[in-house]
Amino acid sequence: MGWTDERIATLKKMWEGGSTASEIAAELGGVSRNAVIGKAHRLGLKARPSPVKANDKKKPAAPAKKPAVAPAPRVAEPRTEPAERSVTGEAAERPAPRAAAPSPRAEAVADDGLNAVPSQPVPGPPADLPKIVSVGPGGFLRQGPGDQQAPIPPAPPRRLVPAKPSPEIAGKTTLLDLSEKVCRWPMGHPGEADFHFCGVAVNPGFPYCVEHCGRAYQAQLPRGVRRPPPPLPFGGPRVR
DNA sequence: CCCTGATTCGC
DNA sequence: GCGAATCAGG
Repeated sequence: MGWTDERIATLKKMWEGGSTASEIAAELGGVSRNAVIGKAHRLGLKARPSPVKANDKKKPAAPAKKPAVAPAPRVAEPRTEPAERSVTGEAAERPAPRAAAPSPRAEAVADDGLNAVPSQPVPGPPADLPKIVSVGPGGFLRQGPGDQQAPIPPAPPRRLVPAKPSPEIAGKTTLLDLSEKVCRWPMGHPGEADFHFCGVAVNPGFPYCVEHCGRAYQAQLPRGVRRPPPPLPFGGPRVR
């Protein structure tokens, strides 16, 4: 991967924008963090808050080396006393280039058209539909254990965009409209464009309106079976 | 350990 | 010119 003008421009922008070398390398792709740093220095744009630059001691001697050259075996060296540790009271005057350290990294990702949420999130095969074992209240489909599919969620979008209400549910009670005051009975099937909720005033103390309470709480007793006192709405008088 | 940038040096 | 290796601080 070579350094095209475009990539160099991205490098410059991100580097001056405060992005780290790793982030720049990831954004560019095909290059390592070291490559980015090396290129940045070669371009002349350096001088950024470095965690290693605070040191200014007299230490220009042999820091980085690895291969080839033998490390100079100092065996028969007439060692003089290691008294070079002159403890100077440095750090007295150090402006400490800890200037403002903004983090505009997240903003470095410019608008590139990839932010729009795709309207086709799941590329599931439309051919073979899952076998429906039963239909639950509101029409949601119960499936057998082996019938589950679409296990892998789509890649998360780079940035979340507020979804615009589709015309199908305009004026309807959506999931976001639910509260303790409106009926939560689902209307239609989840996933459908016009899926919404009942939305009328609830039967006080219940999550559904009176009508849907009648559907949700159906008395189904085996005939002749004596029923304990109904717990609703408040459990009834305490018996002892 | 992880991260960071700086530096060196073989290619 | 390039970048892996290495250093060194947080």
